Amino acid sequence: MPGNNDDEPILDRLIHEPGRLAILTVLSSVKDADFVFLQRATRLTKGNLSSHLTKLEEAGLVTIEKRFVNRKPNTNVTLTAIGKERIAHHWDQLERLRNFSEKSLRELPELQE
Amino acid sequence: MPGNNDDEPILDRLIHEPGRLAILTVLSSVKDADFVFLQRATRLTKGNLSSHLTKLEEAGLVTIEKRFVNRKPNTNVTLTAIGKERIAHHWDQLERLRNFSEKSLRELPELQE
DNA sequence: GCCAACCAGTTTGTAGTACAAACCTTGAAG
DNA sequence: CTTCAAGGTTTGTACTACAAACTGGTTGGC
Repeated sequence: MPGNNDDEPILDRLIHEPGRLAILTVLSSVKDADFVFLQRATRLTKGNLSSHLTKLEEAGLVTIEKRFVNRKPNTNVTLTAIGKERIAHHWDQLERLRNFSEKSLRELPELQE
Repeated sequence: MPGNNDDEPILDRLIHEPGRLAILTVLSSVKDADFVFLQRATRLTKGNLSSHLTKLEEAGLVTIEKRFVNRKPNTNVTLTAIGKERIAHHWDQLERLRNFSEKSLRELPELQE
């Protein structure tokens, strides 16, 4: 995409996937969130939420703490510093794409035919 | 996601996929575009551009006209009315997701724990 | 004429992955 | 002690995006 200088793909699939984009975006507006809250907010099934969270943790975008509250399991999730940066960057990239107007197209010599 | 009333998924994968999101967004800022132009604008490989275009056509989001210009094949792509509506709607949905703030979270009774 | 190199795409094979469904574990209720 | 529910995790499969191989017309060299 014009406006980006390098060859790295513009939209990171890890973050772009709808479920994970929802999780990360919700997380970026709260200090932390537990599993049940995230499930309600994102409308994901337990299974999918669980596996998305695992992927996000493996990628270092969230930290997951499992504890017991009222003798019930409670999974608490927070964004890492990297996670905050990456989700913010992703929204920036999306905005760039969206602003890809006819004007900017004309300005790019490599697009001329 | 709160803010949406029904059970249909918020982000349509057909449109959300990075390559197709790029194609549709570029198309929505020009009257029409040919294959080579789209390839430069989206930085997709020929093969991937070709298969994404086929999918978009099958879904009724674009129309594809193949002709010869200067004795060379030329594939011209335009958004259909449905395509225009769907890509606009998708960007709306993304904006909704992004604006999913702590404030709006608090306002939603079904999220209270 | 003939062969090589292009250009403009299409088709195909495979590796990765998102989802639903089945499963697990603990706690409480009857 | 059996059942139900809450809060998750694991598993099997069906889909799909990508790269690589292929196709067909065109032009240029010799």
